[in-house]
Amino acid sequence: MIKTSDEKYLRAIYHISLSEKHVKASLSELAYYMDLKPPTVFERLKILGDEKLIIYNKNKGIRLTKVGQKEALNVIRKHRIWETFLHKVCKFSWSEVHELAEKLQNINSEKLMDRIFVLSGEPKFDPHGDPIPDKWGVLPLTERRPLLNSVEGCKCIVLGVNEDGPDFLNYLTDLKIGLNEKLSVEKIFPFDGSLKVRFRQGEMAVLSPKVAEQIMVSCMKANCLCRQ
Amino acid sequence: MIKTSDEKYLRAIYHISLSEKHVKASLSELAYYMDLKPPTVFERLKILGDEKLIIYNKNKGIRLTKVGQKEALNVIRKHRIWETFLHKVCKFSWSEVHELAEKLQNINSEKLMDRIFVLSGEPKFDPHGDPIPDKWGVLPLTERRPLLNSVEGCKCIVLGVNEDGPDFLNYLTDLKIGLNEKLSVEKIFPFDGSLKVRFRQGEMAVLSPKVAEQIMVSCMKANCLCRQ
DNA sequence: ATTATTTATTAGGTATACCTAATTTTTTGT
DNA sequence: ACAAAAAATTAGGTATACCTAATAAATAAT
Ligand SMILES: [Mn+2]
Ligand SMILES: [Mn+2]
Ligand SMILES: [Mn+2]
Ligand SMILES: [Mn+2]
Repeated sequence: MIKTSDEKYLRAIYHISLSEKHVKASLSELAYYMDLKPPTVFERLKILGDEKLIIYNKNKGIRLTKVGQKEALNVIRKHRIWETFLHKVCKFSWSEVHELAEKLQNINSEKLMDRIFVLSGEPKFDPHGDPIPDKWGVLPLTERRPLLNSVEGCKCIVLGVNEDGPDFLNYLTDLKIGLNEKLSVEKIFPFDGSLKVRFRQGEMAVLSPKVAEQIMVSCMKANCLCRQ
Repeated sequence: MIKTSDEKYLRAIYHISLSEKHVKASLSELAYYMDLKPPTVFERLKILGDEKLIIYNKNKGIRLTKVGQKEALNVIRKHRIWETFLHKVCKFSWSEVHELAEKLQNINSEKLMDRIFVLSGEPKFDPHGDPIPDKWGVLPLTERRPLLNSVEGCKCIVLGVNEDGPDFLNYLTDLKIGLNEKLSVEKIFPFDGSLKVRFRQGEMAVLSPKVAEQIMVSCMKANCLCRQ
């Protein structure tokens, strides 16, 4: 059976590999992401390699094997189902669920996950809009882009956020922006790319590019000029 | 903050101290109960002592301090709430919940426990009939005795079991005996003290003393002659 | 009261999961 | 091409949580 600690590494490697363009995760990136020191990660990678969960080629970075990827997707599944359960059933705010889910995700009981999944309404997406893999590791498809890529006049819907940190999420909550909110991009300020959006009945907010980059949306009109 | 590992020790010490007559728990008993070797437990007891959670006097056994007892009752509370949640909300059988609850009990979030408690119907007793301490460590009262202490003719109700092992619980389930079942003691066989009970509409079972000792009941008639 | 048995303690060892400091290797910038 | 910077690796250390084997102390049995 796979160890708790393995699961953390695999999830982290999966996230890094996926983020941005690159499929390679470097040791130092991984250490930074996991808040560990490089030597700690280094020695663990050797073990994960022996367990055939990753392939670690010097200078070529870290890659998940088939098995490793399957395990990674399984932890991600557990994590996101727990987040959804905590939010939908236990009424936690979307900014609180990540931390608790990190603890819950390491429990291994398929039967328990099945029940929690059903109690949560068989969700396809978690409270941050992230897709929940099915038991076979298949992710539901979504097409989404950062709000930052919008053109003026675009009307779009918030499908997710790329950041689980409570600071970011509480900030959005404060602005009254949540999942499935419909935004209309009123103005883009050339100076720094900040964007003014309108939503609900006349609510307004000016979002910095740093914020707009983390909000994932989908255009509501076909043939919208926004960069995907 | 209290460590996961501390919680296991405290719960175990609490259980041993309480079981049977004695208030002392000996090192070897504790080691046996926790399925660890005496030297392992010995070195840990020194730490628990330093943390002022227990008082360990050589040859006089292990006693919980006020703080230690409070912590013990808190783990027990978490354990039993999770068991109830798993049984009532997630529809696990009473024989499955203990193992999973052992893993869930170490998560520390009062808010989560509050929500799970409410979802489970604010229970006073867990699926094995064990009392759930409130937040202040106060246990609901119940008066109960082993079924084994019955006299012939006694009518009683099952309020709990003293054993969480799946073998025992599945055996009872098989016999169709569960919590709140009303039993009528038809006969006690002098040879070994086995007892024949009748319940539901004419269901019958002969229970060995070993089994009857683990089933906790309360007489339904006042002035019953059963030994408390 | 001795001996035998049980229980507690000490000594020393392993594995995991971390760390810092030092060194080597690779990559990058000029 | 070469120095500087960044990344990877090695060396050596700590703390926790376990273990076995050996010894000491306490308790029970004759
Ligand atoms: Mn998360
Ligand atoms: Mn999420
Ligand atoms: Mn239990
Ligand atoms: Mn129980």
